[in-house]
Amino acid sequence: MSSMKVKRTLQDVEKKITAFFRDHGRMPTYSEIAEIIGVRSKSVVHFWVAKLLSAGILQKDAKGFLSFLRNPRALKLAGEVCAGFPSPAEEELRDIISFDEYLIRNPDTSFLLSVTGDSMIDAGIQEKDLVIVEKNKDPKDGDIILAEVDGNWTMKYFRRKGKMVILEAANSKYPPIVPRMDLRIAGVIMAVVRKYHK
Amino acid sequence: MSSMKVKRTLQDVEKKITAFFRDHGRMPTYSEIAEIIGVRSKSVVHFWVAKLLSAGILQKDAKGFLSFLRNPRALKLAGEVCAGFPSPAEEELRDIISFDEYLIRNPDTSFLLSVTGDSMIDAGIQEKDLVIVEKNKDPKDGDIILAEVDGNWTMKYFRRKGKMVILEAANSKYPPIVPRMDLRIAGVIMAVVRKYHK
DNA sequence: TTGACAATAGAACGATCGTTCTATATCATG
DNA sequence: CATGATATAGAACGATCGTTCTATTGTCAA
Repeated sequence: MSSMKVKRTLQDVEKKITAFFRDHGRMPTYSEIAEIIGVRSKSVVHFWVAKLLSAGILQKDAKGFLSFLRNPRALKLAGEVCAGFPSPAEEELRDIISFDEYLIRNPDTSFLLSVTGDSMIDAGIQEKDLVIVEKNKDPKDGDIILAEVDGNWTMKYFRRKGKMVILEAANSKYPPIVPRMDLRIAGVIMAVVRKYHK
Repeated sequence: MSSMKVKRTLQDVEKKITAFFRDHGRMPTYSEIAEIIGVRSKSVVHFWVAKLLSAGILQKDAKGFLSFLRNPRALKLAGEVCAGFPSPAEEELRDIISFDEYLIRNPDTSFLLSVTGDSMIDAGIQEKDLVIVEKNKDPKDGDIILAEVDGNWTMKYFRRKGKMVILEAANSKYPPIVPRMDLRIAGVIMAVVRKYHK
C-alpha cells in the first residue's frame, strides 16, 4: 500500500508552505513545493499555487515572487476580555498582529533590557520583564524613562513641573528624586513584554 | 554635481538590503540590490555580497539563497537595569530576540486578547494590555487563565487545593471564586504585552 | 461501460537567476 | 608621473526559475 493516494487539500498545501517559510525564512520555489507536498511535476505546483492565489492566501509582488497575504506567525485578535467576550470557537476575529512590527518602531535606535528590582511595580513592570527602550528620544511628562541615578541605571516616571524635572518611582517605597546637574537619560520605555512558562 | 561619488560602505549596503527585506518580506535579487545601492552591474553586487558573507552578516542556505544571519528586526539585549547597567554607548551586548518567535510557541492554538478591567492589576496586567492565550492547554496551579464566570470572560489565577479549584483575582476588590459545575476555561495566559506611545 | 472532470506527469520554453570573466575609472602612494 | 589597489561596468555563461503545453491516470455519475 505504499502508493496510497491521499486527498490533497488547499489547507494541507498551505500548511506545508507555511512550515517551509517558518523553517527557512523564505518562500519555497516551485520545485521545493513539489517536494514538500509530494508531487513530481512543477505544473502540479502551478495548479495548486493558482488555487492559493485565488483563495487570497498567497499573493505575488510586482516581480512575480510569492508571499503570504498575512504573516504566518501572526495571531488572531479575538476581542476583549470581560464583557460578552466571544468564544474562540465562534471565530469572530478582528485583526492580526506581528509583534516585531507592532512593538518596534525604530529597530536601529532601540534595545532590550531585562528588568531588575521593583521600582516600577505599581506601573505593572515586574522583575524579569523585558522592556524596549528607544534612544535619542526626548521624554515627555509622564513617560517612563531609563536614567542613571547615583551611578545606577533605573527606570522612573519622568515628571516635568515647569522648568523642574522630577524622577518618580512607581513604588511608594522609593521617594521621588530631583536630579542635580547630572541627569543622564538613556531612553524612553516604549513597551513591556512578559513571558510566562519559560 | 549630480555625479558626486559617495563612498560606499558595508554598513550602507547592509542597511539598504535590510530595508528592502523589511519592506518586501524577502531578500532582493542581485539586480534589485544593484538598484537600491546605486550600481549598474551585477558583478559589483557580487563583490559586495561576498563582503557581507565573509563579514558574517549574510549567509547562504543549501540552495544558494541569501538570508540574514540575524533577524534584522531583532533588538540587542543590553543587560539588566539597576546594578551597574552597561551604558548603551559601550555596546557590550549579549543576545538577540525576535518577539514573534520568543512569545509565540504554538501559533495555531494561540490568539490575542485586549484586556478590559482591573481584576489582574496586582499581577501587572493592566487595561489595554495584550495577552497571548494558548488554547488546549490544561492549567497548572498558579497559572493565569482565561475563564468564563457567570457568563463573562475574565482572567484569574488558577489555584488547585487538593481536588478543589479556586479562581482568584489579582485584585483584593474581587473575592475568590469557587466554580460550580460549569467552569469553562478558554486557555492559559502565556505572555503579556504593553505598548506605550501608540 | 462510457463519458466528463479533476489531478498529475513530463517535456519544452523564454526569462531571469547568480557567477565569472575582461576592461575601465578612480584614488592614494611613492 | 608611474604604480598598484579598489571599485565599477558590461558581456557571456550555465543553471534554475515559473509558465505552458500535451498526455496520462483516477474517480464518480450516467
